[in-house]
Amino acid sequence: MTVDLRAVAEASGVSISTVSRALSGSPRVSPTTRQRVEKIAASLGYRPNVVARGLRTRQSNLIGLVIPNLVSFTFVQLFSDLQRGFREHGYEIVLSVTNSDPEQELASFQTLRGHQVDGVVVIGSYEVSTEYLRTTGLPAVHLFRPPERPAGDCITIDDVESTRSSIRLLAEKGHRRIAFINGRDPETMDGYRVALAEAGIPFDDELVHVGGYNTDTGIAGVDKVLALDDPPTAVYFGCYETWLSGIPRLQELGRTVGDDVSIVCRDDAPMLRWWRPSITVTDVEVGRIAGLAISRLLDAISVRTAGGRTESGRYQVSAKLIERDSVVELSAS
Amino acid sequence: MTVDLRAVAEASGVSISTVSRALSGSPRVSPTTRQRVEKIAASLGYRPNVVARGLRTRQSNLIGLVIPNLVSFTFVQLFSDLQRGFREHGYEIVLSVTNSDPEQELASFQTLRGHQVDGVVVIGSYEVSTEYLRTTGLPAVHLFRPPERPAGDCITIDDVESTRSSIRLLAEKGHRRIAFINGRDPETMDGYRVALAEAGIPFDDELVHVGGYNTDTGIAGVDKVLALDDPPTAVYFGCYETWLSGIPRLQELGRTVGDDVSIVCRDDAPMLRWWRPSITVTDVEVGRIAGLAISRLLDAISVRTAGGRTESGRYQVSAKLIERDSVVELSAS
DNA sequence: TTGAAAGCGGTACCAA
DNA sequence: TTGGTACCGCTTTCAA
Repeated sequence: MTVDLRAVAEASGVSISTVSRALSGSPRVSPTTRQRVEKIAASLGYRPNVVARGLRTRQSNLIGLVIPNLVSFTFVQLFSDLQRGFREHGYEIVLSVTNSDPEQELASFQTLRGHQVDGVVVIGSYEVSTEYLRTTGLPAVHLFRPPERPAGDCITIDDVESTRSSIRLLAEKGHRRIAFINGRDPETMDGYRVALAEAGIPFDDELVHVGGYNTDTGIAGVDKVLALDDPPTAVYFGCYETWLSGIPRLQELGRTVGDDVSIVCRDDAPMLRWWRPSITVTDVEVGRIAGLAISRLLDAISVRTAGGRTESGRYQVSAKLIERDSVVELSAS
Repeated sequence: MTVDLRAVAEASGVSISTVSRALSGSPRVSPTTRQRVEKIAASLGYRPNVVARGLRTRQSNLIGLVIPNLVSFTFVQLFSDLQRGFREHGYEIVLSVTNSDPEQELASFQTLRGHQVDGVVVIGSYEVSTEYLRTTGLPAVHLFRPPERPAGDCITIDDVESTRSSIRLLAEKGHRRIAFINGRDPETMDGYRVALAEAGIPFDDELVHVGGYNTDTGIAGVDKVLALDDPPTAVYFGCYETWLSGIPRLQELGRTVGDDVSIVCRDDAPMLRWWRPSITVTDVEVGRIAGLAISRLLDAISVRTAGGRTESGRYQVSAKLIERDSVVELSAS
């Protein structure tokens, strides 16, 4: 039924070893033999059993991707880019979604390791599970949110700068009452403060709403700032969850995006591109992150194969501002 | 470094075979030995090497999931449900996205088979690649769009009925000019026709726009029907791609969803739930599909393990109407 | 109830 | 350049 090395060997009249060498591009095979073997292997439809090979070579050509969810469009893009990139190097991805649950994350690592994945790309990473990665020595790369004691290289976003550029844009368009709605993240908050300071706008606690990374935060934030006597003319949403609920909430409360209130969001999605007015966002260049993640992980894997152990480095990628139509110039009143 | 059976055996003072039996719940081990071995294995942090086991037992405990994209929210949910379900049975998912490209699909199957996946769940399936599945005998289940000559059980949606119920809802609310925008799919079209007939509404070709499964179709469709002398009071969008672009287009052309034009969409997404007014949809019960897919595939796998071969059956799942706020009663004029 | 040994499909060393 | 053979970690007869 299944065509293995032995079948090819018999059909070509050489030994299994020779077939193995011929097919894996070893120089220790005569060109003639190689050609013949390759031909026969192809005609028989031979496909190497990656599992058997892996048992011997101690590598599975499998990479684990461990992420909190697949709802955020950035993660979807990331998966797509990582899959394409890793395939070029002969790796397939085993995807594991953790729902931001530490236990599920740890379980993912254990299962993945049981399947002998050669390395993992992780977004999230709680302390327990990171500890597991460290002790097992499984090559790893952390994306977006680095744990305190990382198990491998960390690739992060320049959150300060991405927020700062968004707020600066709003300030340049004449906005001075700029609301800030986000999950709890000090760096993003810093970016907001810095940009305000640069624009000479006083910080006003009333315009800020910080909660969890969920839709409730978006609703509560919008409700809070719109109830103000001196409501904002612009709103900055720091993450997917907040804008997903926050923008509709603005509408529901009778505000028209653009005309009544300018908006900048972080984390792009197809919807934001399509909506009218289309929404201005800052978004991460997922392709760059993916590329970096791939090269760092492959590096870590080869270092480990060689028996080495590296210090974990840090790489920061900046987000770029994509100007669309949700920010309008505020006429001097 | 890595704890294998031998390590556990040495630590427990029994043979490898005994440890294997003890740990895999074989009855041919004394309770005493079993307990001791289990304890030692746990203390050593033993984790079976799934790869080695797979080589021996000819099963990888890996399932391939082959889908066109991860953009459609239905697919994301599906992955999530399948992952949860398969894990309960000890399987992990290797995800492969094809971008609706026949070549990528075929390549996915080949790669997946190289990794010895025990079976595949497929959405899409072109003829060439399905042929590959059939000839290799890889257990498979087709979801949503069955190929002409399937390689395994097919689980489909009752497209006629889902569309029919949507149109019926609109008709009941007094709409008689109901536009239909969708990709090319005869069954959905049938549902539209049937529902119109049932409501005594004449079919009007001008209200229909059928194109590819892409955002262009949404735009073109909306443009076409709004340009009519007697424009529709309601629009039915048959798929994600059309509503994603179509709803914003309606807005752009000055129509307010609900007030000016009622809407029903197929394929739910978080956005539709959040938007104001929230959008009425028909959506598939992904959980049921996933459950069915899992049981059918597991069945096919065990049949194949037993050396058998089954006829491929068909299962149809109905979509349900989720009424929200985008459909308004049309006052008799 | 236990252990020895064969073998799953490859790779890689060693000898020829 | 080729073939023989041990071995990767585990399961599974077969004997004891």
